[in-house]
Amino acid sequence: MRKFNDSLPLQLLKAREASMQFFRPLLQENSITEQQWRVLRALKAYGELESKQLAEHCCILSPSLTGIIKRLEQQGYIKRRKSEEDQRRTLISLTEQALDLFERISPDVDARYKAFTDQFGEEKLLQLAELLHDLTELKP
Amino acid sequence: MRKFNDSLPLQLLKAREASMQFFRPLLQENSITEQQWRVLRALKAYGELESKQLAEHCCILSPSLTGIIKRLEQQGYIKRRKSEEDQRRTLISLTEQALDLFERISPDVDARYKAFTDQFGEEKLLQLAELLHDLTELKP
DNA sequence: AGAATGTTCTTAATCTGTTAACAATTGGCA
DNA sequence: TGCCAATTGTTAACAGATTAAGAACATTCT
Repeated sequence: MRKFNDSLPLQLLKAREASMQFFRPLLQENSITEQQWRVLRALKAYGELESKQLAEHCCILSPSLTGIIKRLEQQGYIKRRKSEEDQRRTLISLTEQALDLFERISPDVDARYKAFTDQFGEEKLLQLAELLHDLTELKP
Repeated sequence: MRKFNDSLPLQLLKAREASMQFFRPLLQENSITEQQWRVLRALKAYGELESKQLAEHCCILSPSLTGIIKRLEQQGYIKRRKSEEDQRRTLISLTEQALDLFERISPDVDARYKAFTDQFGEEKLLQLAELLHDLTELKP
């Protein structure tokens, strides 16, 4: 018999932990944290972004992002510049080094994603994505 | 048209964030953090627990738990004692003050959970729980 | 008994989460 | 024009996540 003792937020946390186990070794091999990886992926997908937009895409709060950006810049993965029109805005984009990183590890990422999908089932993954999407739309 | 730009871990993170929005105000009103709340709920559900078991139930790593336990003890919500049989083990349980807290806020918790369920749909919630459970069982 | 090994919990170091407050800049409006 | 409000990004202070290393106790095995 199944038990439903955990609250939904805790279930989501555990599920996230389980799915991350497939990718964590790869990140460790390249000395990248989960949050840094999220930032790099967002910049790869959307190109140059403002700090605020980046924070929203990555689900990271601004004060956290400030530090993450600083460290990624020190590691040479991203570059910053001030917006011309609005001096408050900082525009962030990937460096060549970051693009090289993607080139190098993409096959491994894909392989791990496939391993995950094969085990979980493509159909169930679609169902899950649908439900998570609906859940994310909710507002109290 | 729907887009599936986000990775599954990020989708899970966003979904968790959305579900927590229903309960966060209540926790803030009582000056309790999410992690503290997870610990208190686990102790309420399972009674006295060792630190390690507690960490597993709450999905919190031991070093984090050390600090959380310390602060909860200072706030008077939990108490610690050494195991008789095995001096390495620390047994943790709720205080009267914690039980009072549950008494006081349970109605509000239930109301918020109902608000959430009504909005999301009971059937979908069951489906989601099933999928999350299966996902949590996966091992790389 | 005594050494090797394993388990439980803690400490240390670094990174991130969370809230509040702040500096700099921009836009609206008297 | 000048003042007020809103926006962007940052710093500060504390809580928690993550990894590695350590201390204390328990178990095993000879």
